[in-house]
Amino acid sequence: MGAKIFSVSRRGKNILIHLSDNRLLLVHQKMTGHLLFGRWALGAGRWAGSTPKLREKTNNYIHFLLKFKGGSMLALSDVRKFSKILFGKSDEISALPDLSGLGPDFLQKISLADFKRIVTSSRRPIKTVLLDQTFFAGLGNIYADEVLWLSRVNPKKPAASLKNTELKSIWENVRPLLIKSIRLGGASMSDYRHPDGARGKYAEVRLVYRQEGEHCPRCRVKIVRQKIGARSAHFCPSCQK
DNA sequence: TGCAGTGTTGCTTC
DNA sequence: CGAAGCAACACTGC
Repeated sequence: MGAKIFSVSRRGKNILIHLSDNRLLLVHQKMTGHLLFGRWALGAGRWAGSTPKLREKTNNYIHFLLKFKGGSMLALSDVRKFSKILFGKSDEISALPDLSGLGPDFLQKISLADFKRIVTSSRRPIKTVLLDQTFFAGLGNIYADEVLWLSRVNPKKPAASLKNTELKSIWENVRPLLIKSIRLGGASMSDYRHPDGARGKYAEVRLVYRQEGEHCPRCRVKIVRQKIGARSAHFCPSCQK
C-alpha cells in the first residue's frame, strides 16, 4: 500500500487507523476479532509465534495483514469472521453510518442532562438502550450488565421509567467501569487479546456477567440470566429493582 | 452427542 | 417505532 500511519483513534467500538493521503482504515472486531501486532515470522500458513502465547489457536485465523517496513506486522484474527474492515477516503468512511450514526461515546464526557434526555427518550429496556450504538457508542454486553449491577438497576426496566437517582448512578458508574476494565486489559472471556497476544484480566474481577447461579457480591442472592432483546442479561433479582 | 450460547450488528417481517 | 426472528460463522461447554 505504501502508506504511512499518522495516528490511531477509536469511536465507539471502531478502531480508526489514519493513513497518509487522507485515507482511513476502520476495524470493527465484533464478537471474536482481535488485532495482533508484532515481529513474527510467517510459517506453514500460520503465525509461528516465538512465544507460547503466540502459538495459541487465536493466531490461526488471520484474515487481514499489514506488513510494515522493518518487519513488524498487524494482523486481524477472527475465528467467526464477523469482523469488519473498511478502507477509503477519510471523509467517505466518516460519512458511513458505522461512524456517522453513532451516539455520544461513553468514554467522552457526556453531561448528565444529555444522558438523561437520551436514555429517557426510549421505553425499551434500559439494557437495550445502553447497547444501542445509535444512542450511546462503546458499551457492549459485559459492561451493560456490570454497570446496571453497580447502579442497582434492573436491566428490563423501561428506560423512560428510570428515576433520577438511577440515571445519575449509571452515568456516574459507566466511565470508571470502562476505565478500570481498560486498565485491566479488557475481559478476554473468549477471543479478545492484546496486540501481543496477552489476555485481559477484567473477567477475574467481574461482578455478574456470566455468573448465573453464583451469589450476588452485594446481597448474596443468586444471579439470574434472562434474555433481553436477544442478548443474555445477568443480574441480581433482589438488589436490582 | 447435540444443541444452546456466544465482548455484534443488520436485515426482514409483522 | 418496535419487537422478534434470523443471518453471518465456528467453536465451547453442558
